[in-house]
Amino acid sequence: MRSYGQYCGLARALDVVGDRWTLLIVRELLLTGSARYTDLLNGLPGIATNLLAERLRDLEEAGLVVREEAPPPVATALFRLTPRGQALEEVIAAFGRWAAPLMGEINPGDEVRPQWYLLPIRLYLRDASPDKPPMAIQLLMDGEPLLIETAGDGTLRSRPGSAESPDATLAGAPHVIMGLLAGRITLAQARKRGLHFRGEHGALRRIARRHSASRPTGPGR
Amino acid sequence: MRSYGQYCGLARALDVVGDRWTLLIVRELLLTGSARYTDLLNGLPGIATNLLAERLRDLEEAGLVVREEAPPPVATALFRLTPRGQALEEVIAAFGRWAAPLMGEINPGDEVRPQWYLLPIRLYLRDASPDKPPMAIQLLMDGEPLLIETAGDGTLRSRPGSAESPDATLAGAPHVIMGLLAGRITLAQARKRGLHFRGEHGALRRIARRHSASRPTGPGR
DNA sequence: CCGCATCCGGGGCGATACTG
DNA sequence: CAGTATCGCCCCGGATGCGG
Repeated sequence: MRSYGQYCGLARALDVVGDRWTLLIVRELLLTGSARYTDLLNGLPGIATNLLAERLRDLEEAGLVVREEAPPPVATALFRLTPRGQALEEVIAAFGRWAAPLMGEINPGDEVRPQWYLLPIRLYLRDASPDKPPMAIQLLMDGEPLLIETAGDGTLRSRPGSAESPDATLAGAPHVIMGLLAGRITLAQARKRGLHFRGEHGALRRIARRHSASRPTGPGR
Repeated sequence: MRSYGQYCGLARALDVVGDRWTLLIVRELLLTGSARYTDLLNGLPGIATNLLAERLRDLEEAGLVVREEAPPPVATALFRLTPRGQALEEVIAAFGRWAAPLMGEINPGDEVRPQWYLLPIRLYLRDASPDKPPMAIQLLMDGEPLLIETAGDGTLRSRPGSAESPDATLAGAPHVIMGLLAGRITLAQARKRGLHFRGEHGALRRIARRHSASRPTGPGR
């Protein structure tokens, strides 16, 4: 990208990550930890293949991404964020908070990937009872299963994957599952909107908003 | 800008403010409160006039900026951020923190505007002695004078302008003044690098870093 | 199949000139 | 002062090809 040529933090940051698609690529790498080229293509619907390759080169050159050759059984290249790249999580989190009022409805034609919810889960939700034993909630939207796990310190970890015996399992539309987790709708309302719930209700009650601003933390889920 | 077409907070945010120059325009409006078209042009060296006009239209349409007609003595249009636009300060602050390691040296050809320092001052510095009486520090870089004032709650306010009798006056190169305020260099070192200081040393000592991470808060300034 | 490179059309961007 | 108009260029998007 052409430099702004300004001695200003914002301008310098945008010189590095201001190109189209760049921050979305960082988002994908934040979600998945490490990803193959094809995984990235799948997580970035709409990107042209040459642009992805070019951005990955730029990110590598800027020291935000490293390319690793996976061992023989896989024998493919993996892309991973450096600590410097991971530090962009705060920027992306700030964008996400700002965008919250924009996330009302899914526009027709909008793409959705379940993995995109991994970031909001660990950034904006927390474990309300960190002293209780660890637990896991299995999410089944379309496509790959996601897993939420308590970290023990009040935060949540989220990753693609499955647990053998999760404390609770939620299956349904992404919008409904997230509405339930964020406390915007009750379990009963979610079930009316097609959610399948199995497991402990207590597991669900442990999920709270991090900066509970609007809704009072009381019963009602 | 072309939409990413993804139901994802980051993507939706970038749909609105991901265009080139857009966030820098928001930066200018955050700094100045309200600005004329020409002020923006001056604060955004390198932007094309048609792009500035187009971005201002887009920002107005997105509800981030309002255009006001100034009363007759001025009789010119003023641009101002809406609350929704001001909320982008957190995003810009996150970018600024991430960019801190990139701000080592001023590249040849880089433009500098004193007003760009207003944001780092109020975002990353604080009043270490909020119980003491209010004070003001006058900054004189090139161009327009800047003013730092204590807000009484431990935060600092910063704006373009002059005080009649500031508690301290700092005149010199932007880089030197900011290094001194952030505690990266001592007053003696700053003086060697051309800084002119007048006033109370105590005023200077009241300025501290907000999230003092690396340097222990001790004497040494 | 994976990880690109190449080619091409269209539009966003940059620079300058011009105008009410 | 506050933009609009114009023009060239390069970035981007989409499709296809191609070596490992």
